Amino acid sequence: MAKKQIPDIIVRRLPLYLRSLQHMANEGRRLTSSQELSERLGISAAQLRKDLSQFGEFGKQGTGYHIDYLIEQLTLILHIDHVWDMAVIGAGDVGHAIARYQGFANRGFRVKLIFDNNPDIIGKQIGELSVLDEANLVEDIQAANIKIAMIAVPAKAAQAVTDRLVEAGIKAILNYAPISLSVPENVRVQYIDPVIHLQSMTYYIDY
Amino acid sequence: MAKKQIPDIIVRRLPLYLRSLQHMANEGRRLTSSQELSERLGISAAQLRKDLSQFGEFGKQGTGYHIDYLIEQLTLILHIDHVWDMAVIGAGDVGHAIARYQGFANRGFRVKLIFDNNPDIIGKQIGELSVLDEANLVEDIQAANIKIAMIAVPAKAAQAVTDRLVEAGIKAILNYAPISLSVPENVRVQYIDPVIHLQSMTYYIDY
DNA sequence: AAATTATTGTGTCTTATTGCACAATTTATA
DNA sequence: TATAAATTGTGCAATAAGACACAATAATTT
Repeated sequence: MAKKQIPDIIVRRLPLYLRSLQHMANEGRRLTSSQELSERLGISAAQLRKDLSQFGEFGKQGTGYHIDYLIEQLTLILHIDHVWDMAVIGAGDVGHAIARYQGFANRGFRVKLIFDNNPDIIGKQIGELSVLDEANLVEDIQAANIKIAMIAVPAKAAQAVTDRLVEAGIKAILNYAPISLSVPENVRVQYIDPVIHLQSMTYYIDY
Repeated sequence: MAKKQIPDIIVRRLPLYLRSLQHMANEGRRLTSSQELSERLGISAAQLRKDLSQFGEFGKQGTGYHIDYLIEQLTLILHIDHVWDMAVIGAGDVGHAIARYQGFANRGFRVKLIFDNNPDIIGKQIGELSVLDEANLVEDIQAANIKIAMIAVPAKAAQAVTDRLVEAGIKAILNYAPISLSVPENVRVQYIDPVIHLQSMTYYIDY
């Protein structure tokens, strides 16, 4: 039973819808409409309805969407109805910050392992975690059955780390190193490089 | 002399081209081709050529592109031929990490001011910076003539901070708070929320 | 000097994405 | 109960983005 092929551009909007719905739920709201949601998100109501309609009929004419129900459905669609354990590679400033980030809790993710290759850092404690030796990366990730990794090593080490993550069976990588990675097509990569975001804004502004 | 209207999707790719070119320059390379660059980036060579052609003719048939020259041109196009000073709002874990991030140097950006509203944190030292009182945000940003800000406050405070940044004349915001912001149309916003990236990948992977 | 190879910039075609507008339905009001 | 207002899901049209393919030119090889 082949799942209908959904454009990635639509998939990437779903987490934004979910996040907004969760804010509404926290405000005690029960119902919303495509119009209200789309205004909060700065997109068109028609696009939001059409995106959701790719996955089913979640609303009711004249009424709108039940917030809790839509949250539940998006959670299922996005496969975040359980907590995903993750590995962080690199325990420098960036890796440290990721490991301590409070924003993963309640949104489907948890940092379970953190690695570094610097003997002075291996064994150090970061919150509840102890920094592991990158030499054992493949075995440790496989033993913990982890499928998601975040890369926080220098750019010049990132591709080598990536290759080992792929070998370990990682299926999704969030890369904080400022470099494009090459992976097999069954592995997904997303990038976080603040400078890239900033440079795409300075185009529009003058000194 | 109206600048030709370039699609934002193209503008957002230019920093990626620049980053790759800078890696090549660091490797001591002098020349490249649309094919080589596009392979590194995982896009098509035709798209890369067409993107660049929106801004001028930078290559030579049979030869390709001079790396240094193309870096110089992209730097001008993206307005990063001087260093932009930035303000960070929020000196918690995330704000701390941003203020200490080593990746801004040499890429056109520098954190100049950092603010918080917690009396226990105001006045504390973070590297070279002293944490300023958020109460003086507008005046301090205007006095320093800063046009770019990064938001690292809790989601529920982010819109209020945004409104004050706009009042202070900020033209570009990089928002680390997990919430969509509303700004006037002459202000640009980009978002960094690792959970959003992760959730758009878990769609494709099974437990 | 001729032939071959490499490579750009771009016109044209194809595919993907977004916006429009409305029938269908539900809820609220008179 | 009848009318008005609200709102969804979606077919169709419009717009945007991407891929193709090639003339033009430069460099390299024979």
